[in-house]
Amino acid sequence: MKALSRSSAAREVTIYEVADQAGVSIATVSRVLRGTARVAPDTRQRVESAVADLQFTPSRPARSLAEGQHAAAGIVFPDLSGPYYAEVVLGYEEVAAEHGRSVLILSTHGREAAAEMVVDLASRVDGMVVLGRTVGDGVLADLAAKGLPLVVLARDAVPGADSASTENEHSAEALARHLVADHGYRSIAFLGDPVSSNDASGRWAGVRRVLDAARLPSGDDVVVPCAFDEEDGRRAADRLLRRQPPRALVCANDEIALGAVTAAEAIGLRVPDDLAVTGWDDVMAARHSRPGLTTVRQPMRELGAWAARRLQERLAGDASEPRHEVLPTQLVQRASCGHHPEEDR
Amino acid sequence: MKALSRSSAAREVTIYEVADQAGVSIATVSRVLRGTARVAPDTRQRVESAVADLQFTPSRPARSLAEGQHAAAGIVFPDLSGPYYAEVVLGYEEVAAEHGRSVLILSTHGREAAAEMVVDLASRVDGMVVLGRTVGDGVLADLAAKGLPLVVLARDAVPGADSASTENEHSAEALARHLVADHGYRSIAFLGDPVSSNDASGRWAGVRRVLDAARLPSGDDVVVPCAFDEEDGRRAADRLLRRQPPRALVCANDEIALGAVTAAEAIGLRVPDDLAVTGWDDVMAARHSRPGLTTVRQPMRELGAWAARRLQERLAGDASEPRHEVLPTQLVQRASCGHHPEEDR
DNA sequence: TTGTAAGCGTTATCAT
DNA sequence: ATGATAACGCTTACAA
Repeated sequence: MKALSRSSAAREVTIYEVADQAGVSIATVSRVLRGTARVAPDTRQRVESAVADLQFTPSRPARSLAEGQHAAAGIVFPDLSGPYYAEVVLGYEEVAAEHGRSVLILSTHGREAAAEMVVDLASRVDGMVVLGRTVGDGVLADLAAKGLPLVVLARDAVPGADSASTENEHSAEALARHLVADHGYRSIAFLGDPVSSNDASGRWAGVRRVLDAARLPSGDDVVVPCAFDEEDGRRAADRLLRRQPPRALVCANDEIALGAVTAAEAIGLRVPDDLAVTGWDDVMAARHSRPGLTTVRQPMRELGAWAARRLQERLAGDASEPRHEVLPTQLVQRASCGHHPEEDR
Repeated sequence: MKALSRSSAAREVTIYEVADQAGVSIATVSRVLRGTARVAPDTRQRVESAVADLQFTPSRPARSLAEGQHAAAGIVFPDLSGPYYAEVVLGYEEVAAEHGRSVLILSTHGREAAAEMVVDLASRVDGMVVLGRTVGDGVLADLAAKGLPLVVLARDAVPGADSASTENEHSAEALARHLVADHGYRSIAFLGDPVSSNDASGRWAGVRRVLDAARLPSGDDVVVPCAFDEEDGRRAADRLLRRQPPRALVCANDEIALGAVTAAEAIGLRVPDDLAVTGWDDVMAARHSRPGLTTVRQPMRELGAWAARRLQERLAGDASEPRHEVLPTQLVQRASCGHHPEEDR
């Protein structure tokens, strides 16, 4: 036993040392590790104890190089700050892990280098899922064309890639109809950015259809662009409400809506008596805010899980036509859109 | 140009094909790609256009094998469901990405196989950060001993690893003192599991110290074990409140607290008039719930960022003694712990 | 400035 | 049942 004093970054134990210690060839070591061919019981014994002795762990890069596989998959999203993406990632990770696949995450934030980063990610995984408008379609189309299994979520479909999203237009219609028909509101504004987000644009489209059918104003002046966060929602609502408050405010997500409620109360507007407010997502805060936030619940976790399952099928060899799934959502009525007397019993 | 009809999983372009097309050796291609040595301008030209032509991307496993580096780091956490871990991961990913390091995530959930999964993860990264009690100390100690840079968060320190957590005991004392001294509450219970969570045990320790100093009951019957989620908080609170309601309820986190508020209201107890409730974390819902939840804010994002920076320093060769950081937290007084008349002006 | 060739640590195909 | 050995695709001395 040599005295050793490695400063750091200890050399890894290799399959050769295991083979030496067990008195066999590296091929045999590989065989017992992979269980890929039969090995005599006592040889197996010796190998196994050598492995345990040396605490041998195969080098992943070497294995990947030889196998031509990474045993990993990636997921790309814009940001992890809101509850939304975290839930999707969680759903994804959960089933990916069950498939024995490591998960690499990449949050693009909106960095210039997003495209490069995605390409780099692609070189470390067997397949990947991309959320929202994180990178240009070109990059994704290239990747898909190169044969990388790809599933996109909450964005326009990409040629050669599976895709899934949650239902937007119909639920938005249902929501707007509730506001217009049940509550009788005649002036409705939309907070969100239909230009930069697919989800926002779908939701606005649904609302707009109802407004048009009811011959209510639906021009550009009733949509106030705004990012998907609370602070931006508060600011945008503040501007709008000081100018010309509508009777109801449909927000592209819950965070915007909660920001809007804050803004409304700050200038003395009562919700829902003076101003009705609705959100989207049904995050925890929507349930606990007072008044409870009327919103649309979407199965975010399930969206991630769906992506993971689809990817797994592709990786298992499924070469059928790309699938496009739309997961159902559900309108959740609470008090922020107005009183519902029938529930008072 | 041969007609090609690959069914799927297209063969990757290799450095050899690039070299061929550019009429140089693979060494030269590598050189221009890495910028590792000077290359004649026109050779560089030819190589670069060949790379572009063929859309060459180096094989990551091959590169890692040759370099002995992964250019990746991992982060392990119990779960991504609450807002807590998502924030930490986000803070981590953000700075890791700046360092050009890919991020692998692993959520252990509480799976049996956690230890194996962590070991597997270790074989794909240059360093990793581990949150909470996700795996046994033994596994982590082994990893650290093998020379893998390791930083642990929100858990007991591990020999050879950096560690950080957010301050618990002092803020818990401050919180309890506010309840006892300022509001005058004499019976206080704790909802959370000091046995299975470091954070919970630190918080309870702080509270207990204050109770003892005030000669108030602090035995096992005032701590109600409960997981870190809303539903479990609701159930635990329901049991407790039906039996013998204390005057104040200190909860190990906001989700438990919000569950407790629900339970209290369900059996006709008003918060804070009949029962004061406090949380921990200051999640979005804490701000929007009515009454606003008194809680302790901790810098979760910063915790992740700290870990990423520390890891980067280690990977850059820093071999100094392990560092142990405690990030400060902040008491946030809202209405759920009782009225604060001085703020009514 | 560029090429040759020896690793890097596996897997898997042949032989034996 | 086991052992040699050729890939796998890159990086990097060492030569030229």
